[in-house]
Amino acid sequence: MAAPAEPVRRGPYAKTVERRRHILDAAHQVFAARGYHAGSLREVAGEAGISLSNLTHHFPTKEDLLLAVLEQRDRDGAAAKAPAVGLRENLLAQARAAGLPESGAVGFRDRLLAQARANESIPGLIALYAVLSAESTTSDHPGREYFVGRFSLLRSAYLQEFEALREAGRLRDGVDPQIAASSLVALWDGIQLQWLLEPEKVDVAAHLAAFLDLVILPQPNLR
Amino acid sequence: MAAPAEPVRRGPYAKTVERRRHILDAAHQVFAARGYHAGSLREVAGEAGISLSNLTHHFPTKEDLLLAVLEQRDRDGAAAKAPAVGLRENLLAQARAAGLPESGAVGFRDRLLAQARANESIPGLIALYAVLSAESTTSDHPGREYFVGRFSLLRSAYLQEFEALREAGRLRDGVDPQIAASSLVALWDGIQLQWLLEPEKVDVAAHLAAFLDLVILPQPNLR
DNA sequence: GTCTATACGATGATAGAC
DNA sequence: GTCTATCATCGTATAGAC
Repeated sequence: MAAPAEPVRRGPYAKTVERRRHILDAAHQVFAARGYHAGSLREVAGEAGISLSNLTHHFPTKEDLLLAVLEQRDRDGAAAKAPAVGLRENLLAQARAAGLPESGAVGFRDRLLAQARANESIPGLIALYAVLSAESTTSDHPGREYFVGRFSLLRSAYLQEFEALREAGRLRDGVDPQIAASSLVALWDGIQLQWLLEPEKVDVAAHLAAFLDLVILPQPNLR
Repeated sequence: MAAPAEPVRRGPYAKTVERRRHILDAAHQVFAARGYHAGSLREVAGEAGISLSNLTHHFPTKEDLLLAVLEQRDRDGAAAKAPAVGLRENLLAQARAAGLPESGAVGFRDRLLAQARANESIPGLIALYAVLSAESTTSDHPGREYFVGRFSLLRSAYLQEFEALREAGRLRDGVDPQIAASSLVALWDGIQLQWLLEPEKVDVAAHLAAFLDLVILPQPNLR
């Protein structure tokens, strides 16, 4: 999954990129508030102050627009400092920006739980990701490639963390870092879904903490 | 969540229930193949060999039809013997039908993993549940109550199992049965999602087994 | 009760003029 | 690039036959 970063801009069409960014902001707002299916292109166009056809000129299909929103979010999240604007991809970026080593036992648990709690303030966006990731599994969905890459990125990021913990002797015996990494991603997604349905009854951070306490040893494992 | 079992049939309209069942089968097939949004009512009507108006006569809205499909599935699953036709609700029903105690350490792990492997044969249906459960989190979705009840049922079923394990001294110290139960549901949902995206790279049963091995002790914990 | 025919408003998408 | 106009399809509603 080699990321081509940014589509080529053939000339100094600064106005176009600005317009696109403006549209993406409007679309992000509409999708987060109403969801993907409930939010219409006409509403996005109205929010952006342009016509529907002008919108579809920049983004031919609704799904193209959606994917552009998601990718824009990833770029913003990677560059941002506050955890609230990111979801999970920027955990590593945050560590890097803070001058910490990219992986390692120090702070992994704290950073993860902080991100989990920050997510509680953006239930609309969490729900959007939940719906989209599930929808993307259906045949030939255009968002499929995005979510395959997203899950792959998350798994490898957590894999780094768990391997660093193992080298520090802080991984419980018998725990496979690979399984632990994908399980952490899965647990997070799943418990967020339950939280979305019953926010007052489910504590996402508590579940993640319990899982990490099962996998990570408080003291180095001397053998 | 008191279940009123079956809507009242005022008279001996056997033809109506038969027709409804026929429609539900067609709708189930269409939704599982195309998803909820992509599958249209006209396609369901065509599949069932009836007119669109006749379809909407029996099920006024698309969401009514969907909920009826889900409930029909639950009834079938509870009455069926093969695990392949059920998802997870029928774990207890299976144990009951097999003459086993409803909860207890014996066979819980095996039954769970068998169900996980059986689910691999029905990816379309797993994807449907994944999409619907995520969609139901959006505001005032008619499927919301169903999935709230479904998650509640699953959690309490697993809670019974983990509490029985704890009484048998086979639960790891520090493990909260409540957290373990909701975590198991969450892990299952989440890892199934990753499996739907990359079936060849993700082993659902292996992840569930690894989690249970973390929580459940192979030998009674003598203290 | 059961079924059909027809039509309405909204949606995503397209074609062509300026 | 931006617009107006138009299209097929969607879920839904209504009127009425047997």
